[in-house]
Amino acid sequence: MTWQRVRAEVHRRITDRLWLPGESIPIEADLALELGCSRSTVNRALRALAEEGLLERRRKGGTRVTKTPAARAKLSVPLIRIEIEAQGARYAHRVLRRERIRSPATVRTSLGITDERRLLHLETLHLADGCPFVLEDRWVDPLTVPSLLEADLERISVNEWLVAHVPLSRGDIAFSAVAADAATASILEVEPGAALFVVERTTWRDESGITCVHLSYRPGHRVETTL
Amino acid sequence: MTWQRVRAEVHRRITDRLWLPGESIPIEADLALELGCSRSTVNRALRALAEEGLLERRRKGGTRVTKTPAARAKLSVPLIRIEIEAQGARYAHRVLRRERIRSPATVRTSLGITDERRLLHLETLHLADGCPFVLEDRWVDPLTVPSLLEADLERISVNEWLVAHVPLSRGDIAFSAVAADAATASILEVEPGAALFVVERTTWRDESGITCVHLSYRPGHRVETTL
DNA sequence: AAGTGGTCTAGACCACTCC
DNA sequence: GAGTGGTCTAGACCACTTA
Repeated sequence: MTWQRVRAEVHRRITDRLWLPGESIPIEADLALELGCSRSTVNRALRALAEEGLLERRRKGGTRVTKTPAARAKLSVPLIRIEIEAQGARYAHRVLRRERIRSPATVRTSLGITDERRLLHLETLHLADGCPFVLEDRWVDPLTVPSLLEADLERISVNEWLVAHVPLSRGDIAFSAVAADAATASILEVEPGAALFVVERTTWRDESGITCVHLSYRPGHRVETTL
Repeated sequence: MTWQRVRAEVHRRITDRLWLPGESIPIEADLALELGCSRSTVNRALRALAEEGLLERRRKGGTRVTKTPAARAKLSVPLIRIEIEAQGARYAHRVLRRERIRSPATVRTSLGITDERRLLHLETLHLADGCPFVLEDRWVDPLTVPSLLEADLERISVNEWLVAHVPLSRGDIAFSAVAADAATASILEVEPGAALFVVERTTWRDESGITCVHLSYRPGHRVETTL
């Protein structure tokens, strides 16, 4: 009995409603006995189902079938270059603006910056086969990534530079739909008011904010994944 | 040495660039020896890091640090009612349309339906504190969920009914931004052309398509998560 | 206080894949 | 063919939580 088979069997009992939502299922030891395997194997199977949101586990409380499981999707947000190349298009980018200025309060807040220091502000247009694909508006705190100031961002986009040099970080990400303002519309070569897919990301390393970025995708862009 | 500490230590060696992207790291047995724990513990730690996308593992090939890790987010898509109540608003829904008709080819294709059978088509408006929040346009194959035909969908929304009665299923999900057409705009009480956040989901049970749904969110809606 | 899941261990065998 | 990760086992102790 492999843990995958145990998992499949438990999954079946839930879908077949032998174990109803909200109900407790047998404890690991009993399941191990019934299925003829060790408790470790049962543990691994149940742990996997709990990570998927189908089971809820508590010490002493036992394991229950989740009442209303939220659909869970694993989203993978690749580099913009990879995203474009995956469509079979040629990637290019253009730096539209690069300046070191005081940042708006909203940016300072989301990065957790309290003083008045100037941040690096970058506006980059990413192109697929020469057509505007996404406009990147990014603020970077040079205190956390000083070497970025010397980087040749015409060759490597900030996006890629950061992933390569600060690969591991935690952050928030948000998706929304926004009507294009005049400036953005003109850069993306769409009508003002067009529905843009917007991704906002704030990235942290330990306790200090590194960068926050606003991505405005050309209409038609989709983010797809599997449940 | 717990597996979480092993994981943290390996994570540190990657962030500190002791192990560079693309490089192989020591084999499990050696790490176990060095860190003073059993191989199982190292295995669990490395497996976790691989699931996060930081490591790539292959039998015989060993374990390598991922070159360009894609940001990975776990997205949880809750019931619309839960979503609204989480904002502190009162939930309500209204069934705008309920009919049994032949479906458009696009719907038949995504559900994998080959014959001409009529599907259940439902249009439901979900309200937060009485204000339109999201418009749900859904097709259900009654062959896979026959009992839905007798459900009282004025009391329980289709959305919720399906989650409760067909809780376990796989599916695709896509996010995009779309300009509101006249009909949708009037229902959501926004200007035609407004930027709507759109979620499209197709849900399967085993090999048969259950339902496909198109959700048009009122402008301002955001989907947030953590990397 | 006691029951349940969380984890660690040491050892074993197996499956994959690179050389 | 051989090296590496994948997994199973039996037993043990611990941490949390609820009854």
